[in-house]
Amino acid sequence: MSDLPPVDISHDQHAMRRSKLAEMRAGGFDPFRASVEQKHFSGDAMKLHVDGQDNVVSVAVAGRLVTIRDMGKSQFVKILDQQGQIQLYVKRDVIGDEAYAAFKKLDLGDILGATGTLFKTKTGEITVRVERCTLVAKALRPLPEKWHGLSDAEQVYRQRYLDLIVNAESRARLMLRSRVVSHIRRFLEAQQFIEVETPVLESTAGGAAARPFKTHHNALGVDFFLRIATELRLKRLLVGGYDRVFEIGRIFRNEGVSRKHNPEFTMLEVYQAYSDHRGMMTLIKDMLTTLIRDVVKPEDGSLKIKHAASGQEIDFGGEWREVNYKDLICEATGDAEWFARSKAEKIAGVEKLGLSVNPAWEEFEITNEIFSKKIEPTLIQPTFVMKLPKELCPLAKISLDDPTTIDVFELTIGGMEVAPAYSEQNDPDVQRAMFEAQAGEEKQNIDYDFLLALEHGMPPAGGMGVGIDRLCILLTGAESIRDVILFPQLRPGA
RNA sequence: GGGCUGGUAGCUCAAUGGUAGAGCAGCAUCCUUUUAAGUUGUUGGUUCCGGGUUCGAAUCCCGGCCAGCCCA
Repeated sequence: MSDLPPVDISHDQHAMRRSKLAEMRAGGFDPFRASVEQKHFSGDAMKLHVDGQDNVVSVAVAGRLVTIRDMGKSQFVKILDQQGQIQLYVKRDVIGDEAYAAFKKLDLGDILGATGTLFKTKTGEITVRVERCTLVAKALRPLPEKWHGLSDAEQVYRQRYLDLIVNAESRARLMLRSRVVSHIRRFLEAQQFIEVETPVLESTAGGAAARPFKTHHNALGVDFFLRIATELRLKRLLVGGYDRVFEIGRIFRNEGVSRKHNPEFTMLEVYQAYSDHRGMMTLIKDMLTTLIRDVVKPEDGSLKIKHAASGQEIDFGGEWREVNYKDLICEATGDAEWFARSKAEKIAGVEKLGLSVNPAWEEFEITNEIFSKKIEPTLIQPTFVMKLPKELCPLAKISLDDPTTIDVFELTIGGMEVAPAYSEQNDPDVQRAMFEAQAGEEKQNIDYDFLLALEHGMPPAGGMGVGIDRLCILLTGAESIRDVILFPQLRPGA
């Protein structure tokens, strides 16, 4: 062996780890060419232990080394896998001098597989008494600090993998999200809803009021928009005979980034023919209560979760309040005749509540400012806000008993809109008129192909959208949408 | 887009104009049931980047980059 230059690299963890790797390779072992069988996940393995029967059950686990407690001739270490951590006990007398010497050279962050038998330690922790152990990936970079974890927000988002390794709460929160999506899928499929995938690239971005992203298709030589909703595609499927249909899809909106907005986010849209917004109320209530019961599983067995922002408990188990939009507005303004007031009187009324308005706004926008600033944030318990002004949703049916409102609800929980739902407009002429009134001069933005589909006949239907990210904020008590998205959008890296 | 706050060792944080420190991690040492294991010793810095002020700048000023919060 040639003499290494007398350079001290003991302070440089990256260099130390590289030199250990080089040493292993020189000795004929390359960890990156090795593998092991992961027969048990940590949690499943621990369940196999029978009390009072130590060193009987054999397991084969694998994961990342996250804790080392070295006691000289034996060590307790912990590895982390998909289910969490499991402790390994590595004893020189069991695995032999050579294997033990190799084990002592491992670093935090290394990935290994181990086989052995289960036992319970003095302090009651179920542990694997290791008989064989193989390094299968060398970590050339050190892990963040073991106690405080990783807290630099930027690194948490940019290097989410580190966050997931060292911050158990992040791992639990993001895994809960996956289970939420999985539950929704199974819940809808059990009621014979069909899951579909519709285009992300659209030549007109419709179904919502939002600024789209623009992109370009080279071969076709045309510009496309990234979809801002899946609504108009899913309704075409209602026309095509998919009576119950849903999509859990990525939506893109070219707007601000904030605690509640990511440029791409996930929306569930669900449509049920021969139903209406009242049918959707039953659907969402069932969906959310089973979600709390089967996925969130509050410890006390109730259907209550803690609302992080207000400190209140949100009870999904009680009656869900139903209240008309107009009644809420009249209550908030203390003016039973609010909707009969002139625009100037409305502006004055809004300003009296301490809100500022843009005089160019339409009257419904002025009124809606009261709803979004003064009313919505106070609706902590699940509340169906019913009968919205028709200007707010041009894709819903006009109420039979009040032509200024539409048959919709907005489900508001924790001060946030969680799910709007409509009795869907299926009259092609009314729909065309609404589109044209809304588009104003920009008629090229109207989806005429959708209107053509409606002319072929769309069954009456209830439809609903659920923002999955916001739902997960609510269910996990997260402070920001970035905490429920694995890789939130950030400005390209520093 | 505007305002505020922040960026210091691999990580978590100190140092308010005067020799850049601590804990964890690392390195070396003792320890065969530990639980943030413990013991003894010890290495490690482009203080985000670029200018400026000053005898002297992590610290003050200007510009930039990135992040977080609030607002639009």
